[in-house]
Amino acid sequence: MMDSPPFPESRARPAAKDVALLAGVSTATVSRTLNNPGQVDQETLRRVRDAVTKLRYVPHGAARSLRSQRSKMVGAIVPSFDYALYARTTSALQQRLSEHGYSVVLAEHHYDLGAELRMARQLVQHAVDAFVFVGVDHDPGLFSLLEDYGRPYVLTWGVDPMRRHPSVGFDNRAATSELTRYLLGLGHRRFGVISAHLDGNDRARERCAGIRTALADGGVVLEPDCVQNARITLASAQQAMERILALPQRPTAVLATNDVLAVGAMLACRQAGLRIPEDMSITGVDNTDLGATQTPGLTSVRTPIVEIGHAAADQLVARLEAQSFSAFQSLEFELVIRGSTGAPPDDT
Amino acid sequence: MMDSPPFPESRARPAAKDVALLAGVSTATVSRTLNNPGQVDQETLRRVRDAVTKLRYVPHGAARSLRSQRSKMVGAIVPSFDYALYARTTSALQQRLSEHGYSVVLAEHHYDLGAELRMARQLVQHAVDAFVFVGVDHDPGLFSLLEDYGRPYVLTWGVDPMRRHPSVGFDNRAATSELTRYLLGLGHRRFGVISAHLDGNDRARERCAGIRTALADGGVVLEPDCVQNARITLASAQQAMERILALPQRPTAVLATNDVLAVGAMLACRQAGLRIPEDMSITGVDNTDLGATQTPGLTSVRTPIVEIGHAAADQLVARLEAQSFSAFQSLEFELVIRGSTGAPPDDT
DNA sequence: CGACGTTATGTATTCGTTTACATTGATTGT
DNA sequence: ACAATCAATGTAAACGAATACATAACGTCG
Repeated sequence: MMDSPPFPESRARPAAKDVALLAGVSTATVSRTLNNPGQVDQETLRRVRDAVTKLRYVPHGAARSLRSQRSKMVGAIVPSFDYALYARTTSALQQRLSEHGYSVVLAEHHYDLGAELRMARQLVQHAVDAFVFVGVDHDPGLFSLLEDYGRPYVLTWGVDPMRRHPSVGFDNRAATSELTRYLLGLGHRRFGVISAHLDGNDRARERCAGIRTALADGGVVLEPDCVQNARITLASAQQAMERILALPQRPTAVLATNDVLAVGAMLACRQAGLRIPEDMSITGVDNTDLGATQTPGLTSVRTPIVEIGHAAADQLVARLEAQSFSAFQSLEFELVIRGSTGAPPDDT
Repeated sequence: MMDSPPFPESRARPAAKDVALLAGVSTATVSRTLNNPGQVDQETLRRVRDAVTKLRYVPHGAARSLRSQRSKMVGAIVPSFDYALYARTTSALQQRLSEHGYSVVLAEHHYDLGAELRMARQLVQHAVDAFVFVGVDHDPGLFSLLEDYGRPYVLTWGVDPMRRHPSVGFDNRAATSELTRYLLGLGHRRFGVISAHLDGNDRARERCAGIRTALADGGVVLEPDCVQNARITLASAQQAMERILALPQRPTAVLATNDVLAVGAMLACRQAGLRIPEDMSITGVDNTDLGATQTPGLTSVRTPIVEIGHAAADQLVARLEAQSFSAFQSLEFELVIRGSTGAPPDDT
């Protein structure tokens, strides 16, 4: 009977010492070749690199991050991927980070800030170097965790008004204000609002606030009944709109705090036989394909979806490599007017 | 002058030995408490756990995976997040995996199988335990890499016909065949196809094949000019449709291999003043909100978007925990008929 | 009553890197 | 020609947990 396997050590993963042996150097030189090639002689460099490719050597990430306390991984914790938006921002983030050799670890918290904290804790445990979060409101425990473990982070999709936490976003409030002023300019005086639930969602809160202040400035009062909350799904938004349509004094324009909600509202109007924009004007936010392809096209605000991802990546890379960076970035947005908005009906 | 910092070791991350010290045990017992509580005495268990919470101890993931060769991370390498589909599947995957304590590391390859291999290599380096890929076609080097490093993996969105690689998906070919037979049944005889580029995209190839075989079975020939490729964006699909509309013998029905392409085609029709479905029938695949909310609604095939994510997660967890699993799963799809399809115009 | 399990715990090695420090020649300035 | 400097490399000690093995305490059974 034979004990030794037919192909001895055929499956053994090569380690730095194997490379060192083949190249005739020490493991220290192998490490330097990979991380600080400047300190190594040209000729040695070549020999080591040859050995690396010959053995198909791949450094062991866990060992590396154990010793160097850096994992080259960035955690992205987003509310949800169901709304395509955060998926696209994360995509942009991932692309830019991978250009610098970083990977993205993903987690969703489904608008539960407690869950967010738990996931962050789990990722800290996985030695994630830095974090990206969505929104400016978070569990205080989150910030102390990050501080305790010295992990840089950046908040996205909003700008911290207190400038306490690095953030990359845009002025959600100004975006909806502009939209509201535009509708006021068209002559609307009775408004409805469909908003995402406000708990743990500062973007929704800001967007609502933008509407309220612009209306107040225009001397228009917003009836409490005219403000409906919904989950960010077409069906839920549709129901919210049905509640608004059932009101005795029906609004002539409905502002939704994002495009999904707006399209849900459009569905409800279609079902109720209302014409858009003749009977009802509707606006969204984020300028997604979903809204743009409706008939008529949805008036919305183009938000810096990819730009946020890129800027967040750039900022984190700069911080991790100890370069200078701008901690607070407010990016541009832009009103996009399409067919879903028009003058209010005459008969009212 | 004072050398020692004002708050000595205040920032030091607690390690297992600190917990051990506080609980009056050895680090081995701390480790056992966390990983094999069964071997530890009740009273000791309590003391250690108290110490853990008191110190807010979080085990060091890198150290753990260095020693145990397991990182509790799963790599998901998808073509792109721009098409919301893969985002939703990944979301489902992440949710299910996190229930079992696994995290998801994300990467996109943008339909470049060489890039896919490189990203996989990078993730192997990060000690990722297992992998999820989209589609059944991959660089041969990918499979040898996975084999070399003994990493379990599962292919998704298709089922490997050779049954060589574990896969969870559905029969893409059957899905478009069914759609095609339905259109044939409506009386259509001249067809157009808008497909994603076929390189490195077996889903698109299968979907095209399904159309071709069903047409052949129905005795209908598909003119080469009537098959147009496009990138998976509205604009690109719109252009492809414009090319089809410019043909001398214009088709009466166009099958797109996914909903984004189909909606792009609808846009082109609207712009050309064609009525849907009276002048042109259009179908998609995947049954997304984008298609469902068009006017008229897009006829499509409901594909098992979330189910795939869940099943892939379940399979990997089972394999990582050495439980039994079914390696080849073909999930259900379902024709969803809406207003974008109808009988062909009489005058032709 | 002593050999033998059992159970709970400690000791000490190991995982594969990075890196502070030591060492070796070679080069330069005086 | 000799000390001082420098560039290139080696040596060996971490990093923080998991775990094989050793050990101790405590029945149990023939």
